Amino acid sequence: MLKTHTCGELRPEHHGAAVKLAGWVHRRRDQGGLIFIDLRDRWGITQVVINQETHPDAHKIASDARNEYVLQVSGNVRNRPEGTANPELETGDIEVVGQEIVLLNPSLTPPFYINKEDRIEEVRRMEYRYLDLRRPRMQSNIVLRHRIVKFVRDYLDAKGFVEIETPILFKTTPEGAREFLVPSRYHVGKFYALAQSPQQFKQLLMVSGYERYFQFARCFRDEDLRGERQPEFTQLDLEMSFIEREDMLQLIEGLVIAMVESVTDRKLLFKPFKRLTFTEAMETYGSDKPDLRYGLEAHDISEIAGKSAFAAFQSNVAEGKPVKVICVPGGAKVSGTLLRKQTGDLETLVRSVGAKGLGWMALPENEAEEVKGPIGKYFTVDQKLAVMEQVGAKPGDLLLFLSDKRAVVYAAVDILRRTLAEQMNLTDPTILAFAWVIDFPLVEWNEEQNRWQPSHHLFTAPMWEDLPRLESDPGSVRGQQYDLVCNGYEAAGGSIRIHKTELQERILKLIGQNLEHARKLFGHLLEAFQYGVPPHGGIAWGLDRIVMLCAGEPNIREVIPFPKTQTGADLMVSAPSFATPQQLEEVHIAIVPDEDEPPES
RNA sequence: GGGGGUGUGGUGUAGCGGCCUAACAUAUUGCCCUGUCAAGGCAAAGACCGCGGGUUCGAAUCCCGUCAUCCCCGCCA
Repeated sequence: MLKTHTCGELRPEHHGAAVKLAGWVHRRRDQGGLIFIDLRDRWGITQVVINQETHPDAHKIASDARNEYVLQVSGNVRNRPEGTANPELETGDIEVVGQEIVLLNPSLTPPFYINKEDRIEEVRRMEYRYLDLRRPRMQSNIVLRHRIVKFVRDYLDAKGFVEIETPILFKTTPEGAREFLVPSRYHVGKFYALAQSPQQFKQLLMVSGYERYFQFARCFRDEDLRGERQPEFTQLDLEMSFIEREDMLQLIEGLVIAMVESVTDRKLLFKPFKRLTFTEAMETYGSDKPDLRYGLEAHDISEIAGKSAFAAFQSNVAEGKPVKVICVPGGAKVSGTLLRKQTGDLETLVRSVGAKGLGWMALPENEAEEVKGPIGKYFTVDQKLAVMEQVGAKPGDLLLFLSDKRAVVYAAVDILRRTLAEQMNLTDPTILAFAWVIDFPLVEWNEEQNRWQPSHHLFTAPMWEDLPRLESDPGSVRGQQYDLVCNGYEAAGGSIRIHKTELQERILKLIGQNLEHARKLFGHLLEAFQYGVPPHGGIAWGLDRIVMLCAGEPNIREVIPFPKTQTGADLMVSAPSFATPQQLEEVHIAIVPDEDEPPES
């Protein structure tokens, strides 16, 4: 080994020890006859001091060294002289007296700072990802990811789970995301699809009797990207036999709590996790993945508003459209001008999601003053008091009124909550607000295609007590689906599966899948299910999102070593790239250039 | 497919019609310096302002297009 210790472990008790350290020059402070080098490795930073008089050879190398040079330092540990300790550094009480220094490798001047937490242009970071990953922040993210994966593996192993790999080269699946196609060399004109998820395989493993399976599965979806979505991402995929919904919720909840508490310093807001039905989530937060770190709930005041003198509310309520209010605590404690600007901005915001307007009332701090805002005059004093009581508003609060089609109100509530929370600084990244959302509708109506479609996937079991309504009133049937949400993100989702062929065929019929067609696409699954399927269910975590939340990062690229840009490019290796004519010929592919702009070769 | 933001020495920013022959910090190079820790001091070098076109007497600055990237909507069972 070129090192006897890491750069993060030496302490006063090592005083006098002869050590060898190796790492990168984090920073160098050259005082002429005395040079200080902060030597960095994955574990930390240790100060090396080199004296020209006592060690001229070492001093020469230290003098020529620059940031990111790779050095090996031999010397003795000593307590720093009185008054020169650095409390910022874990190793700040000691230093290593550099006696011999070996230049293991020099470095070009890096394109950006490794030793500073400056915000760097994303493009530059991606081009030099290997340097970006050298930054302490990224290293701690990647190590955290490792710890999470390790914890999950150990935890599930202890619970009797078996880690099993499934193919990545799969076949096109019905429904679902757009897939990446891989041409087959042997089978002319045929393609594999990269697996969107191991869904079918994990259910087949239940048929195979493994009972408890998990895997960290790479999944591929050729859809447009977001900060929380990459074309390839990792799921913690898990499936279990002989369970009911509650068993899965308990298992995952226990795992997540233990994991967060043992590998992160994040605080769990709910323990046990909060549970919301899909309807509650939508009605109160306008979202099926609400951020529960803050309130700003929507309250349904349709009953009061319907009796107000405001014509729009009257007619909306008569048509069954809700009137909802969000109370912004202290929101009225600003000047009239500012209030009008703020509410104007919020109105623009809700218009962007289809709302026709935003009503508001600013409740005066002083009882004697009038309520400000455009709709106050349509409410009687008693009606105002009733609204205040229902939403729990206090003097000085701002009330925001929304009324529209349900879907529009939901979208508006969601965007208002997110925006207000951001403005009011209510999104503390050190808090994790995990909650279960359950009782999703099994199917939803697709306007365009004029048919029912599964809201999760077509193997999701209906709630058994809702089964009688499957054909007569499909929209009212709840699925045995569960989503784990956290801080406004969907962190995991899964369901209890259908294990009876008859039921599966009823579902297929409901969503308008021709049985013959369905058999072609996943006949293997239907057939397998005739050989003794245990009742089973599973869940899949968005591992990248969970790590992101645990690391307090704003997007998943920060916890993925080599991520892609929004257009799916890898700027470091320049992927994707053109294939050679020979490669294309082998897989029987001809490129048809775009009419307007033929690609460069 | 649509909407929005950004693009200026290596890096991070300023400049937003003429004071720009482009400023500041830091990094880089050289010299000085034995207790620094974002070390300090002195000096030097470094950008035709993403790319293409236009408007103008004059464009980093305004307009159009284009490319890259980020955020959002659609999309993502």
